Amino acid sequence: MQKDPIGTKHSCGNCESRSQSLFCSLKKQDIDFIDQNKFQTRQKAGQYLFYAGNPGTGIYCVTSGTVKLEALDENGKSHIVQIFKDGSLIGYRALFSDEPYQSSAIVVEDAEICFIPKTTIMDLISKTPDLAMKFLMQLSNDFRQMEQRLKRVSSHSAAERIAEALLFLRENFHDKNWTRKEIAEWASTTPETVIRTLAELEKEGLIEQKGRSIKIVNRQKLLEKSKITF
Amino acid sequence: MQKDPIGTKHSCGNCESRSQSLFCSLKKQDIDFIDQNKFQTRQKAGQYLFYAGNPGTGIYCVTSGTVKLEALDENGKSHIVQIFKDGSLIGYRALFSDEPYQSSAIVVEDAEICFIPKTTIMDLISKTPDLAMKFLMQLSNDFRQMEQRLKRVSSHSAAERIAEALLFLRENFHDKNWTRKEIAEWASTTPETVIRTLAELEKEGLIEQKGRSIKIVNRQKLLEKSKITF
DNA sequence: CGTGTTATTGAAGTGTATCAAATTGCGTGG
DNA sequence: CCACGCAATTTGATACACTTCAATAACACG
Repeated sequence: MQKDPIGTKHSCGNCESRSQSLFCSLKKQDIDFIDQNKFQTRQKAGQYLFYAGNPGTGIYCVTSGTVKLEALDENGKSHIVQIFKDGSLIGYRALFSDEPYQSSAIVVEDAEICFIPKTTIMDLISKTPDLAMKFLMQLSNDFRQMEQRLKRVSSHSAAERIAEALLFLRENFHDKNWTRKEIAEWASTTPETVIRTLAELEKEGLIEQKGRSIKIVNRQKLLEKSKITF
Repeated sequence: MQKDPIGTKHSCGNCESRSQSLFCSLKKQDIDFIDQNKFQTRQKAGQYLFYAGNPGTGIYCVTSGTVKLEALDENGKSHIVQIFKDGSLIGYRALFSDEPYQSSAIVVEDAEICFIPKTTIMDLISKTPDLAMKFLMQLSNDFRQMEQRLKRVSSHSAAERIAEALLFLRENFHDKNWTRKEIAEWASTTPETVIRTLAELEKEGLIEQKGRSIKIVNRQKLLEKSKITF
């Protein structure tokens, strides 16, 4: 993994993305401790943070940009398992289960990443037990989402999953134009099916396609089609 | 939820299932604390521990028997999300994410269940911070399995998932004869497909069916067919 | 001993993947 | 900044794995 160190080290103290993360409640001295031990890098789209099979050596904190967790199946087809934006923590699950990463982390949009070594995290947890609870809460939420995805994949049609994907991706990553291939990898289907379904949705007036960009015209109808219940 | 209290309260101190759970390293005084606050019940097959939508009020500890986590989709079809045997903890995820249960817990084989209230767990965690880490490790492992299931459902054929299911169910629940319907609900397919696939596997000499019981004859070949990689 | 669930088999339909080929659009380097 | 090249997109044809529906048989259970 190659990293481009950033000259001027930002401080976690005034990192906006922190406000959304589980580090937000840390005391100043703990923030300083992280500051002293973290590694800050800029990563261009396409770069790997880590590969499936690697052991977990720390936590990747997304300050800006977008990162995807990708897994290859036996046929070489790739699946997007999770997507992270600014404020997200990546790779902390492997830290606690002491298993190698299940998937690879790939930068989707140029990103600033802070890497915090495992020892630093563990030190911090032993000093501030409250942090373990924060991780528990975070992991519980991630788990809930994973469980929901499992249910959806096993009971929703491709069209429903694609509708879901459109909503989810727009909701969480406003600006990015995801490719048909990426949408397919997230919705567990093929680019062809995505394209045909998008054409269908456009005919029904739920979305509009201009080149590669997709605009959601009728969010309500799309929601119904996706069968997501909030 | 109806419970049949057990007259003679067992002590967690000599509960065999504890050796496999994250409570195994607790000090005597903490075990005693749990003993004083837990509720022990016997549950018959078919009974519900909790329903999807219920708020999480504590942890269910399986002392003996088998419990499944079941979810209904929009079409009324049920899916088995997780299966628990003795030594398993159920419902702790909802405790930390403070969301209602996603699924219902149903006893599959007559079970002895200990219920430990949320407040007791939280008290314990605040006293012994190490316990939070234990929960983290447990949840991380459960998460890993959930992630793997997601990948399998999205990339494996029904036959592959059924082969997986046979191995998994036999591995973890030696004695139980799961119904074709249950196998289907675990493998995200239909009873008919399970039956046809079982006939296929029998013809290939990988399994033998005697009435409702299924015997794995060629575990190695079944493993290859399941595409599980260890 | 009946009664409802589970198992089985068959026929039919269809959603979705797959393959191939043409076209578009974008990023990159000259 | 333009042109090139390659990846993304699109469309059509085909195949088939799997679901669905229906009807019967076998079993378990109270």
